[in-house]
Amino acid sequence: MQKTTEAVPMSRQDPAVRERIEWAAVQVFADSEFHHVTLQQIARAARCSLQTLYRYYGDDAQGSKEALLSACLHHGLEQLAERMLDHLAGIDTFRDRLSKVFWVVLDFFDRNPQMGRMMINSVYPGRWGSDTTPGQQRLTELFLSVLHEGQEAGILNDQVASPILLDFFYGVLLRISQMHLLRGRPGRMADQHGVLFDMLWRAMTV
Amino acid sequence: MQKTTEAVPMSRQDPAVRERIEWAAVQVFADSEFHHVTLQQIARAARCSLQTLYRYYGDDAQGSKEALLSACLHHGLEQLAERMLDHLAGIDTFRDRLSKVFWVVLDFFDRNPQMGRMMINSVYPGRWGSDTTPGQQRLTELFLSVLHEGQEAGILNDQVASPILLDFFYGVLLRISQMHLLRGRPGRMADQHGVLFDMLWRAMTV
Amino acid sequence: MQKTTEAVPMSRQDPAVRERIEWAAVQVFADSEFHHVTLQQIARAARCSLQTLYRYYGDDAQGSKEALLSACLHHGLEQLAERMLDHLAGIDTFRDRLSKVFWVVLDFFDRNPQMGRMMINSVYPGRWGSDTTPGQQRLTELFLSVLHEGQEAGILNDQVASPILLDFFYGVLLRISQMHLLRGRPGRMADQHGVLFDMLWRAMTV
Amino acid sequence: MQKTTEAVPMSRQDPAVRERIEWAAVQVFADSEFHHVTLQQIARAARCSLQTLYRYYGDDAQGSKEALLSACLHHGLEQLAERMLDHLAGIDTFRDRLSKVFWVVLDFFDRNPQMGRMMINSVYPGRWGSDTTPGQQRLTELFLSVLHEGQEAGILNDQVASPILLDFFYGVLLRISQMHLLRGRPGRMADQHGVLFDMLWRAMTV
DNA sequence: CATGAATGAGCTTTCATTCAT
DNA sequence: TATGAATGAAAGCTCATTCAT
Repeated sequence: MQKTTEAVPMSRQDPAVRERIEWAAVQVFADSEFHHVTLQQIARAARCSLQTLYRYYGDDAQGSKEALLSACLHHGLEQLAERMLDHLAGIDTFRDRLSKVFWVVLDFFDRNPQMGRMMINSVYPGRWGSDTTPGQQRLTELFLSVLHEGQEAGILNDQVASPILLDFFYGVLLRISQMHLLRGRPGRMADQHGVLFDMLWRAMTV
Repeated sequence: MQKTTEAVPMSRQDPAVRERIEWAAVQVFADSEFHHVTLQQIARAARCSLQTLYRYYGDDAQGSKEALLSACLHHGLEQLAERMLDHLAGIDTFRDRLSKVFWVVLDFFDRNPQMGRMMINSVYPGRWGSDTTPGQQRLTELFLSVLHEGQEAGILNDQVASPILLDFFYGVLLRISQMHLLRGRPGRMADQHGVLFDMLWRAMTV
Repeated sequence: MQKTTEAVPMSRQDPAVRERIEWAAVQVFADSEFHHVTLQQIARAARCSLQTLYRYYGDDAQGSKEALLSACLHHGLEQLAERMLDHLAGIDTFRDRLSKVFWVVLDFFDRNPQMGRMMINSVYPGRWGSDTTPGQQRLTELFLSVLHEGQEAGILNDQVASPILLDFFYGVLLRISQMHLLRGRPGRMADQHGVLFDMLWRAMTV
Repeated sequence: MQKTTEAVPMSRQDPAVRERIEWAAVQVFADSEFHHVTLQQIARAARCSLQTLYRYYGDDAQGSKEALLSACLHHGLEQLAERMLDHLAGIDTFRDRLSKVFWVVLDFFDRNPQMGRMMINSVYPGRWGSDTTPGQQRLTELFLSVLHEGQEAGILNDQVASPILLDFFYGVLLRISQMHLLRGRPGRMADQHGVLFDMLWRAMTV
């Protein structure tokens, strides 16, 4: 009889179910544009009921479809961020650090093409600015500080602000990844890593 | 017994009305994400009825909301393409041609920030690949041939295919434009044109 | 500049056009149900513009579609009433008068099957009660008085009120006509007049 | 890529809701003509949402408004057919059988004036021919066979085909019922049953 | 938890009707 | 008058979201 108005307690959530739902959602969001996806499709793909989706993603500020997309995105990006920090450990030179960043991202999309397709098909570029996780924030701040240090050290071009350098770096990285997926080419992007990063390095250094 | 569906005669279109609708639509699509926009909002902004929207954009393969967005996009990009061809006339060196292209795009978004915001907020990156006008096709082919010639002439880096060079160029250009709008900085991007293009040129040349 | 709010002056109406429109409307209303008919269909069938329909039938209490149907109906029924009065002239016995009425109606629908089909397809029975012309009123009053006199004279059954007698008469007459059209039988109803009226006469007399 | 349309499962139907909707619809269709009725009116009267109407009556060949009207009609007529068969049980003479039929119909409209008004206001006579349920078919066949037997037995007039006899019978019955409702007389029609049926019997017998 | 019915919002279409030319 | 564009109303449908069981 008594209403339980409390938010969904974490205890009622099964991480395995969450995993399964998000995996299914990524597949669906990767195949059609966000607003052509129905929650039914996702529920079917995740072999669960609509209600389960609402239970896991429903009590947010946003509707659960957007909440679900955000969750998929954050989850993927957290993985990327984690992997990135892991791979950066022990690398000290500017060039090697940036080169590594470049490689880790290309490699990530090579391994998770569905995640890439989802970003292309279902995430507006405008979202990239606002909707971020702590992990990404930290990563971005880390990058910025590296770039800034590089400028201070007289290695990187300091005629532009460090965020512009970051745009340069990300712009190329993401465009390359995106077009690779859109064109449906076979091969791995990471294989082109050397030559592409050389170009980028020429651009960013003095 | 009788036909009920007949082709819509072309004559039913008043260019001024079309103009007004698309202008209004750009404002609305620039302010909210595509799937948060209602046709009512656009109709109100264009001071016309819903039915008028359907008259102008309704008999397409896609629903009229998508058709309307496409129309806005195409219209804007056609303007850009036209302006581009206009500005390229009489410029012969590779460097100057690419520099001009870079400048024209930055200048375009400086002049039409709403068009840029619309692209950021309401166009999925995946659309950029498929949904193109003849004008854009032509422009892209032109770029590609210029890049290819540059490679043949031994001026541009030929370690990567010309489409990759194009991705490099576009990636930086669009990311810069997009982030400028997202960050809401005052100033014109075109003012940074020189230093940015220098970086890009270093990357793309041998 | 000055508005002419006056009702459409008769002078601007061409009886030939009216005739053509109503003839066309009867064909269309006979073929589909009222609410499946569009004014476009009628305009096309009458080879005139929509506006002409509104000019001729638009300034009524009802919308012009209903007004047009009413006009067709009234026009047809006025013809019937006229023909009826014409044929009744000079007939004096009750039996012959009623027999003649019966015959004139059967003959009317034999000659104007489209009018009959229109009534079946596009006129709700409820309309028959309310929406009447002076001609019909007069005709009905005439019938009622004949029936009443027949009762007074001891010839017609006076165990029921005269309107009931009229219902009896009309009920059979209209049902027979209607089913003949619905069944799409060839032949003329009027050919069965004798035997049918004999039955009716047996019912209505003492 | 994915199916978006799936068959509506039968289970989605609550008979009580169906009942409530149809009861409300009869009231509304009885009060205004079919094409002046909006589904909103019916939804309000049935205290449900528009979408519920579409859920229950929407996946038909016809639009849901017509489907709803048909359902109301069929439902009512099935009741009538059932009651008729019930009342006919154990009656053997032709006269009594026909008399009973006459009475059951008059009594039905006395008890369900709204059903009668709905038929008058919202059903085109042309529909009576085509749009029938198995129950009505059976009833009509039963009547026809009774009439035919009567003719064979030398009791009923065999100068006309049995369907014509049926038209005679129905024509009077329905016209009487209809005009009673239109005139809004108080009293019950069934009270006039005796004298009316006597008239009819005189007409139909040899 | 899962199922499925109910609801509200919004897209899309058709048509009667009106207005400007 | 005729033409065609504009509008409002309502049908018809899909889907996110909620509620009861």
